[in-house]
Amino acid sequence: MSGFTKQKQQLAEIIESALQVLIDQKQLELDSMPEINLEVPREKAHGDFASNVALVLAKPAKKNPRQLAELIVASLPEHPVIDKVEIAGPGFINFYLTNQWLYDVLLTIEQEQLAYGANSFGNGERVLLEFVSANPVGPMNVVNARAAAIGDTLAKLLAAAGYSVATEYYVNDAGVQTEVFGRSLEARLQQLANPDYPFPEDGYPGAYVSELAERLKAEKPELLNQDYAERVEFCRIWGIDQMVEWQKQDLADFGVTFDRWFRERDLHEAGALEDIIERLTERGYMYEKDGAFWFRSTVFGDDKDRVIIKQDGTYTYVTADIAYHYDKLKRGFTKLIDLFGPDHHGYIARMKAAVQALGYPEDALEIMILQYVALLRDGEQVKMSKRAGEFITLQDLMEEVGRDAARYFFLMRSPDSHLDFDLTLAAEQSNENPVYYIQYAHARICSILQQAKEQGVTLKQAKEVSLDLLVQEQELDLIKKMAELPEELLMAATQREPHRMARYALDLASQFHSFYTHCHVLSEADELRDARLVLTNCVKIVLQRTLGLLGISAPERM
RNA sequence: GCGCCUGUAGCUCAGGGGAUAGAGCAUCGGACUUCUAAUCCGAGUGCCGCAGGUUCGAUUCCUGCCAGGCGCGCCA
Repeated sequence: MSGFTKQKQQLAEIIESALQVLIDQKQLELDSMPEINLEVPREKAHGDFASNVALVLAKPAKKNPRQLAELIVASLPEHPVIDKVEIAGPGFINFYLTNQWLYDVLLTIEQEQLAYGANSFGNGERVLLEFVSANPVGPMNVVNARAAAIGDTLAKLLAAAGYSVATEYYVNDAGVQTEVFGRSLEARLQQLANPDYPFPEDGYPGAYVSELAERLKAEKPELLNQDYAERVEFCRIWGIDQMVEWQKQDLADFGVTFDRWFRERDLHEAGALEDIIERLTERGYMYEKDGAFWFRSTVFGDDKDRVIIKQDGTYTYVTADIAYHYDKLKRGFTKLIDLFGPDHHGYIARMKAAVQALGYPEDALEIMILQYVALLRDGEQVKMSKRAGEFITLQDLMEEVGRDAARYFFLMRSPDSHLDFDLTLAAEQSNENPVYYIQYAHARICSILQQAKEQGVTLKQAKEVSLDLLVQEQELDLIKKMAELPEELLMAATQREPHRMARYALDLASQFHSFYTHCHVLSEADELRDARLVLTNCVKIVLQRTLGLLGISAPERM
């Protein structure tokens, strides 16, 4: 524990002991010790930390808040970290601390290096994060890309928060759409020799299908001698495999890899669908109606029951998905997190119902819904038409704006928010682009450290330098910002809000740029220079740490 | 009709039971003989969608309404 968390806890304990004194002296009557909140005031003039304890206790203690605050302050024990205490506003107790706790933050950062900010909150709980899971019949779109960026960062955040995280991509390679895909590819293959060969009405029109057809023709020319059903089936299997490899490559280029690509096909082959039907039947959640078999999901709050076996005897996609989630749970994961696109929110209730029907707690499954992405270019929304095969893919996006910018833009908004992705701004390598603003801070630091080296100045350890020379406003603000990381990281992980990290990186860079302008490093007297070098190096570590969580590179030169 | 998300500065969006609501962009004005000016410093803007409720205190929580987006298949 470090930084803010530690300080808050320490102050909370101090306040608590003051309350205990008052209770012992019978100046205060309380049924129970309240939870004591410390917050960092918006206004610097309100101290380093403030507590509303007197406001909260005013009513149960039957005293007016300012009087109560007076009593508490009078009973506060002496403590070396406290510089002074004031009562302000309606009854806030404002604490002003000595700078030592900030200097301690630098020691912590230096010691923990790139692990700085991590904690063991998750207690090693096994979490399975499933995201992207785009159908393997087309290129990945921008919502898939957003899911990739958010899922990847969330996985890193959860790992940093002490969870044992695995990531998975579910490949829908067994559904009707793969059939359509197989027929589309077969048609394109035929068209290479016979342009009049009919293309399926519901087929996938994209140029990538034709490209696959050409490769297929080169690799397996004898395919055309087989009968139609065999050709289509081969096209389906071979084509889907190619598509999956393509998606894998695109995601890898985007910096996103998965621990496992889970094939729906494997579930069918293993009889997993029959298994869950049996299990649901045993547990009394299945019934027959209108020639179909239904899952009684309404028992667990779903709008309506769901068909599991259709009239024609085949399964629905829900059946496979239930089997997949059951598989995850059987593998020992106690928390499943799914990232879905905005068109799947109706899905939450039925899947949570399924998890419960299978005998697991409701909160074993958590589904996050990402909102839509609108692409803007030169202030105009980019029109996309899936039917006409006109859309911007993840690949296009990386080519246009670069991987770092793309990741940052996807991560900078709350997952709940619709995202306006400004391609023009993202592609711009200028001061308007927040990605470069952050990276530039890192490059500047590297430059300072490099020049120090060239001048024969070695970077000392924090304990070897006079940190108490760091007293400028910009220096202290900078350290405070770094002290915030552990708490921000925990919030981002537990609230599933990776955009907090994007914001944090921007704030930290901003504090550094301000420090850079106001406080020179290398031109100062040796002692101050050494202290500032330590500070600068700590900022480098924290920036790298944050950018690492975001999956964005930290260039040494720009 | 039902469900999910959103509504905060001119634009894009953060924030969040408390003290004077923030950032970036855009606009205007300053700062480079000194570690990278992709930077910094300064200036202005807000019925926090509307109406009730809970509270010592609501922009934040609750309810209703309005507006925008999306979804409600024996499709995946």
